[in-house]
Amino acid sequence: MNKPVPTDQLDARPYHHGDLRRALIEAAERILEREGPQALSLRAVAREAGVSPAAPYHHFKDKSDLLLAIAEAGFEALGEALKAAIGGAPEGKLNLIGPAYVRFARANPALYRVMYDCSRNEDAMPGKAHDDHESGFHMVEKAMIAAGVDPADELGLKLWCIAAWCSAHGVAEMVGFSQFKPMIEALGGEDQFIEALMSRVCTVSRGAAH
Amino acid sequence: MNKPVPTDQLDARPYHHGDLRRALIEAAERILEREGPQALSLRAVAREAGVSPAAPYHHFKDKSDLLLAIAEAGFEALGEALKAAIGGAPEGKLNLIGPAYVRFARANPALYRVMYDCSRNEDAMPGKAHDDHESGFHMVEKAMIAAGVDPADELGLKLWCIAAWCSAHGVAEMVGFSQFKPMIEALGGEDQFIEALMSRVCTVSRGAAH
DNA sequence: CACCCGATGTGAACGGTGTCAAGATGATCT
DNA sequence: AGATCATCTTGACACCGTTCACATCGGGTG
Repeated sequence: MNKPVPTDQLDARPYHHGDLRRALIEAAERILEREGPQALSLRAVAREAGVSPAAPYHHFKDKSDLLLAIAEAGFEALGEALKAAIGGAPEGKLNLIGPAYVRFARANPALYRVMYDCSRNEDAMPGKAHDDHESGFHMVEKAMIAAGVDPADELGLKLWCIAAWCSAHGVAEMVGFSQFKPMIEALGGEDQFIEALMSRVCTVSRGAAH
Repeated sequence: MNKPVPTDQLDARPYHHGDLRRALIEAAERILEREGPQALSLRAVAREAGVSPAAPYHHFKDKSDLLLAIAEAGFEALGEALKAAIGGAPEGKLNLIGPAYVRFARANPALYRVMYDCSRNEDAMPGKAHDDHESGFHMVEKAMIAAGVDPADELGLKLWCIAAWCSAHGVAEMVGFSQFKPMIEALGGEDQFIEALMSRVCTVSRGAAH
């Protein structure tokens, strides 16, 4: 599968291309950051990677297959961002996870778009992405329990987690709307805006489950 | 192609086409329902309306301009759906508005996608769509006040409304994820799932503002 | 009425896109 | 070495958005 770099000298041009697939994903991420999601054509990715337009088809079945790989990498990065946000605390704090989630989405808007377009289109995202999704979900679960939701009520707990996830997604997608710019200024910055919204969303009040 | 055959008989062909623009929007909506958003090409719309690929350019500056018109119609329909949901009650009930919003999005998923893609791309949606957006916002505002948010705290009130809007959007976008299917079955249907989520989201508890 | 003009439609064309089939190329194995 | 196989290229196809030159028709002006 992946060759351990047969070249003794690292020449950045080992063979046909060395490790395309990785190179393609990275090229795609570069384009995504630089020009946004609508500029992400398969041909552009190939161009950016210095390769012919048909080359990607030896590593991805589809364009959507490439997007999926990008999304997987994105979910992995998101998971790490969340882990970093809760720091050492074994049971995550909700008021840390939520804003961290939104901040990740806002810091990588194009990537986040790709991630959720994939979540929509693929019937339950396969592979690593789904696992990372699950692991993030577990973080939220632990935080919910710590926040007072009854862990015995499995259904209720899951509902709280899903609701929190939905809220975070909604905030993440809408914070960037230009109509909110004056309010963001009034609050002194986007981070404050995010905190203000997240504190009003999915507040596990009422002590426990419902 | 098919010549209209300049029949003297009134043939439902008043003129060049009568009222294209309207016809194009309707054709687009038909395609959207029938084949989803990724099938919505300008050429397909023209084809569906029985017109040449260049014809739309006399009524819309762009493809995105067409999409915008569709989105405007969508926001209008959404506003009416919300109005219908709160019935006669002058001060809307939050627990009616939220689920109605989500149900609209779920009933017209492709349209809803177009609506929010436009919201993202256009710098504050112009014209009617924005007004409808605003009017929906006012509904939420009234409901918030009725739910106990202090109307004197303008900033806090607005934040509550935005938070509610974000949550509804998030739920609307994620309810369809296939990973939730088992849970939806367990709850006895999507409507129950939506209610369960909405009841956990943006609950204006704590009596009043914060 | 005749006429022209401007709004609306058509056709062909350009560059870009996703995708595929056929051929070239070079690493690897015996 | 030679055969094999994965990988990359070339060239092609259909479709897309968009533009331009041209056709057509309705309505206002003489």
